[in-house]
Amino acid sequence: MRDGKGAIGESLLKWYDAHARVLPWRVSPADLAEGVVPDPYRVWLSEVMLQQTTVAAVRDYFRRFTERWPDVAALASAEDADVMAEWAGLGYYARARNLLKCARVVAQDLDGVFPGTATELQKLPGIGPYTAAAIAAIAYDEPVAVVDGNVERVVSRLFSVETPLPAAKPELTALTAEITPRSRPGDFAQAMMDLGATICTPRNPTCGRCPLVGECDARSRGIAETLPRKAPKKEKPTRRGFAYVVMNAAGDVLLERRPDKGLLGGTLGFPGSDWSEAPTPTPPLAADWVESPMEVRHTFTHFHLILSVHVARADTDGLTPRDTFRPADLPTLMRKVWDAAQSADWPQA
DNA sequence: TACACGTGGCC
DNA sequence: TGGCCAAGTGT
Repeated sequence: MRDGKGAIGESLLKWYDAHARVLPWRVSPADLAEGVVPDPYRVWLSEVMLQQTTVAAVRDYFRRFTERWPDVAALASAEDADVMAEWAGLGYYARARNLLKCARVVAQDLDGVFPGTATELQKLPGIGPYTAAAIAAIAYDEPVAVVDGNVERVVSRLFSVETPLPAAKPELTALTAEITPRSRPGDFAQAMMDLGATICTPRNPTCGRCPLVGECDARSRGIAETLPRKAPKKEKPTRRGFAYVVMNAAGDVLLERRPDKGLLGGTLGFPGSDWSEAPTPTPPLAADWVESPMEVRHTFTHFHLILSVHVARADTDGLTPRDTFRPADLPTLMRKVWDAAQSADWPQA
């Protein structure tokens, strides 16, 4: 069995050397072999962006962030609103707020140098067990177990772990630690994630192309696709609400910054009501309101939302000038509200 | 432990 | 089409 576990690392790294995905934040194995060292800033930024988020969604955001803020000192000096606008559309906005907090701690308290171990990294805002381990393994060659959703799936199948998640997490972490090699732990972690993303997929895994097919207990028992098991999910309730789009004759619009805590915290949006089964209409000012024929439907992690969008012409203080307002700076829900407002029957300006 | 927290793609 | 899923963290 000890040989079997060592063989996993060897087989996987051999596969990775031939099949590693080319990604904007990744240093190729060839460059690594020549002594190129991954930049902890870029590793950190990519790992935070990739939390619960697909590679396809992250690519352009990573490119824009690194062009605009090439190092942690630059990011630490950025305005909150600029970072929130650049993050708009990527979701889980607490990540953006913690990203900035973390950059400022590193820049101001740590001389611009990220901590050198997973244990120390995990003390920073927005860096949990996964991200701390990923940065330490990839940037510092620390042989720690890096366990994300891909690794949970791969390992649960390799060893036929039938305990449902999240209860299985400690066991999966221990098993991952056993198969993590002392040499090239960062490549091993990325190889596990590539394997999970391209071959050992949630549905229809292509075991015929898997470098670990001979080591996989679940495959030999014909239960690979049924793992990992997961605790049943709760049903999503449906909530309703009102959103209000105010525009003056010049095309300036009424926007507000949402409180830092809670849903869409720190993001820009249109004023609105509470979101509940029976919301109370709360227009931000007295005006001749017109309801858009298009409702906005949006699903968050834990509930469905249906918004009735109302529009009005009005002059008031604090409008965002037409030429500085970009719908792309809004979270997706508010971008949908804006789109719905366009199809309303606006009164003449 | 359980829940809050976004979004887009897939079948 | 609606539920599932993706490189999780904070409370």
